[in-house]
Formats: sequence, C-alpha cells, structure tokens
Amino acid sequence: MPTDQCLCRIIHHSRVERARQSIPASRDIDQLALLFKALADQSRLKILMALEQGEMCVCDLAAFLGVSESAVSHQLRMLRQMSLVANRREGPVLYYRLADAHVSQLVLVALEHIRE
Amino acid sequence: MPTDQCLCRIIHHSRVERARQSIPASRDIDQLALLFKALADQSRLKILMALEQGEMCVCDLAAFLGVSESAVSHQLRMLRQMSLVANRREGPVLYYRLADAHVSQLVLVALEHIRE
DNA sequence: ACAACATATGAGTATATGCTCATACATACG
DNA sequence: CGTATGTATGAGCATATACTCATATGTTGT
Repeated sequence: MPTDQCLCRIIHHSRVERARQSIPASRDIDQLALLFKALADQSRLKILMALEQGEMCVCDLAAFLGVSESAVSHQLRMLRQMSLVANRREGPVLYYRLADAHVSQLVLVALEHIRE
Repeated sequence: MPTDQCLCRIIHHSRVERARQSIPASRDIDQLALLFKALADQSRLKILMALEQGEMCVCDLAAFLGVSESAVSHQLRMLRQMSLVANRREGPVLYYRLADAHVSQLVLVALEHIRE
C-alpha cells in the first residue's frame, strides 16, 4: 500500500509544499486573474482583434460590434485599466490601439489551443 | 477638415470593413472567451500553476488552496472542459496534470504583461 | 462664451459566476 | 456484496459582471 495514497485529509504533503513554494505572490495572481477577466468577453476580444488591423475610434468600434458607444466605452475602460489598449487624441476623437505585443501573443496562443 | 472625422454615426467605414474581414469566426471567439474565462479566477490560476510542478490529486489541491474538495472539483471540471488539465486514475485517486504546453505559455506571457 | 460633437462615467438592473450542501458515482477491500 | 474512500455533479444562494440610461467631461468652431 503506497504511503503516498490520498485517504482524504491525508494528502501528499510534499507536493502541496512544493506547490506552495513555487507559486507567485498573491498580488500577482490577482493581477493575472484581472487580466484574463478582461480577455474573457466576446466583445472585448473582438475589439482587441479589430485593433490588430490598426487603430480605431470609439464609434468605429461601436459600429463594428453593433452595440452602443457607451457599452464600448465601458469595455475600453477595462481594457485600458489592464494596459491592453492605449489611446491617442486627435481633436475630439480618441483613437485606440493595442498597448503592446503581449495582447496579440496571448490571443495567438489561445487560438492555437482551441484549434488543437 | 478631414473627411475621415467621426461625426457620430459617420464612421471610418473602411476600418470597420477591414476589421470585419479580419476577425475570426464567431464560434472561435466564443471558445476564446470561454478559455479566458477559465483562466480568469484566482483559484483556477493557482491550480494551474501548482500543476506546473507536477501532477496532484484533488485533495492535494484542496489542501493547497485551502478550500473544499467540492469547490476544487467544480473548478477542475471547468478546466477539463477547456482542455487545460487532464487526469489519470490510480485506484480511487485521480491525478491531475496540465493538458499541454499552451497553458504555461499563456500564464507566462500574461505574467510578463502585468510585470511590464 | 456658447453650442455641438466625441467620449467618459455613475447608478441601477438583469444575468452569470463560484461557492456550499446534499447526493451520486467509481474503486478498493473485508 | 456492503462499506469506506475519493471524486463528481446538481440545486440553490450570494456576489460579480455587462449592459442601459442619464449625466459629465473635454474639444472644436462660431
């Protein structure tokens, strides 16, 4: 009988310890979860994928998604907070773009995964 | 005055068209959102990062996270549905492991992003 | 300074998510 | 077989999320 066996409450202490020591700080995990949350929505994903083709203003994105500009603005706010997009003002118009290369990378790897 | 300007409802049609044509199928976006949803939770992230150190059984994970085994089981189910983890039975015990390399990759890129 | 446009934000509401609790299933062992 | 262990699942509830609507902000042109 393997002493290793899990008899409910008698667990593999060494594995639990190993996991405890390897895991990033709780603050980082928090941020990770927020980042993935920002990506976990169809509309926001569409926004990001649209922006891979070049910058667009809020009403472009609203038209593209077929939703209200207010809704888009709320979503852009979340994407901005997670540094996924950045904007540039030209007169009264705000042009949004992808903030950095990580965004495309994440979407790319995720696409590979679901198409495996 | 740039003809390009966004006068509310008069948008950059060409950009919207370009975005429309470049975007993946709606079904793929759906799957992407589900995948990121699965990653958008502290407990599930901890599970995945723990499993990078090697396979663990359900009660290991429950002890590690400090939550009920039922809660872990629910979360593992979601991770399984998104093919993020796989399991192996040894007697009554199920050992979980990461399903493929994409998982680590996604977490790695995401960590880079939040630490930028 | 005022009006109009582009966008942002806050409050409120409907739905989705993550847990708990109870129960069911699968395997091992006497 | 019946019991115990390990895990899975379903229903129900508390909280979080995404939208709408109303309002605020910032910019331009007159």
